[in-house]
Formats: sequence, C-alpha cells, structure tokens
Amino acid sequence: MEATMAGYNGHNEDNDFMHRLRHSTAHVMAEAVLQLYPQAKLAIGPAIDAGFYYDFDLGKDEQGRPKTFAPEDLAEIEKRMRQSIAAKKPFNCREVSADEARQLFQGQPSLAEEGAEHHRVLVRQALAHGLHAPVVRPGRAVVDAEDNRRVSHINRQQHGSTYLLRGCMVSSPSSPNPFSLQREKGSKAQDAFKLMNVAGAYWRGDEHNPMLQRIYGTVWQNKKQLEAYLARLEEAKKRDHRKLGKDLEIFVFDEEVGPGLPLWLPRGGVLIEELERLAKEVEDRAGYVRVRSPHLAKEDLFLHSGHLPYYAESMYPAMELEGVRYYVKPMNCPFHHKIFAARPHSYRDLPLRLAEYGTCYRYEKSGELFGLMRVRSMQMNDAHIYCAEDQFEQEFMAVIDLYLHYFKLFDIEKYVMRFSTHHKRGLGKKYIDNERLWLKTEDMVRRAMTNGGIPFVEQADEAAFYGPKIDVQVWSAIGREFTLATNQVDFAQPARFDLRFTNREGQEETPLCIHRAPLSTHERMIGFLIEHYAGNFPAWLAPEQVRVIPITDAHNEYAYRLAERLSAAHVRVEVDAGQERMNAKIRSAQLLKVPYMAVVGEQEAQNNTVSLRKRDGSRQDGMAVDAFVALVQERVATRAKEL
RNA sequence: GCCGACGUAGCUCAAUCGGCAGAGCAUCGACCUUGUAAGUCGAGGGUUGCCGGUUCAAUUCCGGCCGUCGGCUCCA
Repeated sequence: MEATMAGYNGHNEDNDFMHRLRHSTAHVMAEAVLQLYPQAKLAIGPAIDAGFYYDFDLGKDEQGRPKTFAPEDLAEIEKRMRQSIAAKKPFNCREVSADEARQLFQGQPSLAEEGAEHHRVLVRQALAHGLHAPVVRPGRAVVDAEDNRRVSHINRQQHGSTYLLRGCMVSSPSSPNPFSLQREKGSKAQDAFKLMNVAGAYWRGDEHNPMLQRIYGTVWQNKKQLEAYLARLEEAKKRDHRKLGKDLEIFVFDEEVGPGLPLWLPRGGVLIEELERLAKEVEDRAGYVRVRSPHLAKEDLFLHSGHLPYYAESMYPAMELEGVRYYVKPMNCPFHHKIFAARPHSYRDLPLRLAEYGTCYRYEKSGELFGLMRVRSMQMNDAHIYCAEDQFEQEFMAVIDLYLHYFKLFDIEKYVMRFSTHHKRGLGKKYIDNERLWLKTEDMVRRAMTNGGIPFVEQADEAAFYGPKIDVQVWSAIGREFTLATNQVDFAQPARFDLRFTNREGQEETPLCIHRAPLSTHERMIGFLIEHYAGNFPAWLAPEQVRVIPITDAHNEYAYRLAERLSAAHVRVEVDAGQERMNAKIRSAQLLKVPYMAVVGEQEAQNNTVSLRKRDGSRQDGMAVDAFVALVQERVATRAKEL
C-alpha cells in the first residue's frame, strides 16, 4: 500500500512532479466533463495521494433533483481525456495579480440556479481574503487560489477554457506539457491514468452545504506503474479485516443484531482474552488498579460530566423508566470520576490510575460504520490517571512509553502521533468554554512531548471536548486513516465533578485527569491487527496455536494423546480427525493460518515425536514431543514474533 | 445522516429478452488408509434481504424499507 501519510509529510508540493502530473490530470478531467456536461460548474480539483479528484456541480435534472454521474459516464469521460492527452495540447501559464484575476472573472454571468448566489459569494470571499476557496463562475473557469499574491492563469488554447489555480501545473513554462515528461519507451501518456469512482462530497467539506459530485482518479508515470498500483489495491483487499475476519472465523455482523454491533466468534474471543491478558500484565507493572462500572447511568451523570451538552450527538437516546432517564455510556470516564470521588484522597494517593476494559456504546452515523474499525459497541482499553499538576508530565510520558512498548511488541512502525488541539470557533459548542485552560494544557502537552523527544504533528480542531490529546494515527489496509490509541488531558471533568485531594500544605486541590487507551478498543485494535499481520498472528495471539494432523485414522489415538499433552500445557490445540487426506488437512490448517501443524503418522507414534510443519511452510521431522511442547510454550510465553 | 452502487445456498459467484434458480468450495454419508496446500462417489441445503406494485408469469421491471460497499461528514 502507498504510505498514506500525506498531510503529515510536509513534502514540497511545488517541486513534486507527480503532484503536478496529478493536478494536471484533474484539470484535463474537468475539461472533459465540461465538454460532456456544458452546464457543469467546477469546484475544487486537487492532487491527492495516488491521484486526484475533482468536484462538480452538475445542476438539476427535470424533476429539480441534483444531477449525478452514473458510473458508466466515467468511461466516456476517460475516453475524452485520452484523446485530449494524446493530442498533446499545450498548457500555457502566466502569472496574474489578484486584481487581474478578479477582473478576469468579473462581469461573467452569475450562476443561474438557486443556491448559485451562495457559490458566488464564496468566490468573492476567496479572492478578497485570499483563502483557499476554489470555485468557479458558471461553466468555464475555476479559481484554485490559495493566496492572492501568486495566482496563475492557464489558457487551454484548444478549447479556450480558462482556469485559475495556484502555481502552474507544468514543471516550468519551458516544458509546457506535463504528460510529455511521463513517457517511457513503449508507454503512452494517455494510458497511465484511470478514473476510479464517483462519490458525493459536501461543498467545502461542510455537511450543511450542498453536495457536489466528485470523481476520483489515479495517475502514474506510465501504464506499468498504474497496473502495479491497481495490483497493490487488489492485494490490500485480501488483507482487509472484513474479509479475513470472515475467513478466519473471528467475527460476524448480523442484520438482526444491528449495524456496528459485532458478534465475536470463539476465535475472536481468544484474541480479546489475549489482549486483555497483555494489558493486565503491563498495567499491573505500571501501577494501575482495576475497577468496574455499569453500562448505563442516569441522565444526571452525563449532564454533570458534560457529555450531554457536548457529546449527545454520538450517544444512544435515553430510555425512560419510572420517570428517570438513563443513557448507555459512550465513555467510562464519568464512572471513574465517581469512583475517585467515592473516598477522600491525599496527595500520597496520587497518581491514582483506574483501569477498566469498559464497554461503551456510541451512535455512529450509519454511513460511518466500517467493519470492526468503526462500530457502535466497543470495549476500550481505558484508564483514567488522576494526578497533581507537577506529576502531569511524567504520567503523560509514561503513557506514551506504554504506546511505544506495545508498538514494539506488535512491530507497528507506520504511525503518526497527532497532537490534537482545540479551535477557537468550537468553544462552547464542541469544546468546554475555557480558553485559558485549553491554552495551558495544550502547552503542557507540547512541552512534555518536546522534552521527551517524541516527534508529533499538531492539528487544530481535533481535541476531545474536555481537553487536548495525543492520537496515534494509523491506516487500514485500504488506506483509510484511523486513530488507534489515544492519550488525553482532561482539565474539565475533575472540576465539574468537584474532585479533590489534600495537598502537602493541607489544602484542597483539583487533580488533572489523563484519559488513555494505548490498546485502543478491542474492535479497532483487532481489526487493525488482523490487517497488520494479514491474519498471520504470532503464536501467542493465534486463536488456534497447534493443529494436530493424523495421517490416517490409525493415528487418531496418538493425535488425541498429543493434544491432551499440549492442552495441559495451556496450548490452544485442535485435532483434525476428519476423513480427508493429510494434504487436505494441511491445506485447511494453512487457510486458517494456524502457526504450528503437528503431523503424526506411524513413525511419530512409534518414536513419540511429531513432524512439525510451521505456517511458513518450513518443516522439522522427528521432533520429540517434549521439545515441541517446549518450543510452543517458549514462543507463547515470550510473545515471540517468530514462529 | 448525505451522494452513488450493490444484496441469489454457510462462502465465492452463474442464470440470454420477464418463462420450472445453477456451479465450485464448505457441510453430511459411503468408499479409500493416505507422508507436508484440495482422493473418489453420493446426499442435503433457497420464500433470490424485507414489504408492496405492474404482469398470465418477477431473481429479472417500478416504489418503499433494511443491510453492505465506495466516498463525504464524523471518530476509539
């Protein structure tokens, strides 16, 4: 898969040929769309990871409904694009001032239909304020201006289409056709791209705005690279946890149970138990204590915590009994705050680390659900650390160390730590309205991370409602970004719940709270691990660790004795005593990605040995049973990466 | 939630123009007694997601709902 860390890499787009090529192809597509749909209005059309997209407003149909692309239309658009690229039409660039740009588009007819005024206003604003607000006058022009000091004007001479955009699409004015640069022997420029799919997308990414039609495309240096990319996409699909989860019998969704509510099959249950065992070990060593809390509580608790004022959109609606409203919990924190408050605390008690693999329920919008990665019922590797302010940095960084410990164990290398901060405009809406504390706690996190030498990227408007956080961003097999683990500061709830401890001076003080979930939720973690390992779990995690394969039914008895021996050593083992040939039995075990296969026949039964076949296909014949049991035990006990 | 596409056996997929719903794998049974990725034969398995409409006749055409997928929005 492409390392989809774009947006975090900060590469210099202006010097990136592929970026220019992708941007250029977007505009070639826009031109093709305008030829086919002269009434279409253009919105934005940037280069993205492996290609580009372009947003269009196609106007209304006879019934007054917004017109949409049919997937078949892509073929026709592609055809026109190929012709256009093959014709090697030049791109002519020249720089114009913002004033001239404004001039160019002035006096052009305003958008005809209703709602057009809206677009036009945005165009004007964009130009006036120099915002990145690419839009168009009807039909033929696009503004893609990020700043009004450097606006380029491109004239597609063959069609007289005029676009405004940031920078030129070609490498330099002297190499006027970017497609001429991508050519290689025996490869044609027009064969190096493909339109992928159509999708709806909100204007300016705001769900309150009208929805536009977006076409995604991919473009590469040559056809070979394009084909390699498409092949990689196919490979990624094989890794998709939704497919592997089914094949490996880990989880299912049932229509009657409900969307986003996974059922864990026995093999998935094992994964959960192993993760919890791991968490318990690690947290015991790190000074956590375990608590338990119910799945629901009265409305009062969530009013108090701030969830109902700030988080109600993601909560299942209340159920009312005997005049009291109850909510299922979207988070565990209010309960842990109550546990903290259950008795008075001295500074000597702090830091107090309350851990619980709590089950939470969030009403994610239907279109947001995604296999195990985005569900409505989830079990979080949750804990809340109550500490004094001067303990904050050490505690916060101890959590970061936990992350790093886990990532090393799982060999997770591709991630970005994202420092998620508030945004002024969200104060009082999605964020607790106390700017002073926002700035203060954000500064504390920034300082702690910097002092700890942990690289991170800062992103505004991604915080929790109660404070800033460090999120660990990872990518699914098909390239979708997710927050896996999270480490959050909470300056709000301890005060709201009037949590206190007595400090050294005998005065009452409000503790800070750190919410953390280094192992994410079971759902997202396991979804991620399935893809990360492509189903090839290390022995300690593997739902079935050993499959015993008797060669004929004459060896079943020995097979069962061996299985008992392994079972007594706490190894998860199954015997395949079916009537298939040994080869077929091996094949089924391979398909289930069982790490160790113990093939037993006449020789093994006689010598008290196994013929060990590992999942990777390697073999060790005549291995003593004792040695085999010891091997498996050692690999599991040390959570070894190798088989 | 919004835009678009798709829903046929446990799984992967067929079924011409509207005319008795089919295959492979899996499951079950029998035979074979097997040496490191599929032995042979046979059987069972379906209200074609659900509800309604059009029609002599609907898996097929139309409408509504449910679910899934690709995006948008949102997120552990």
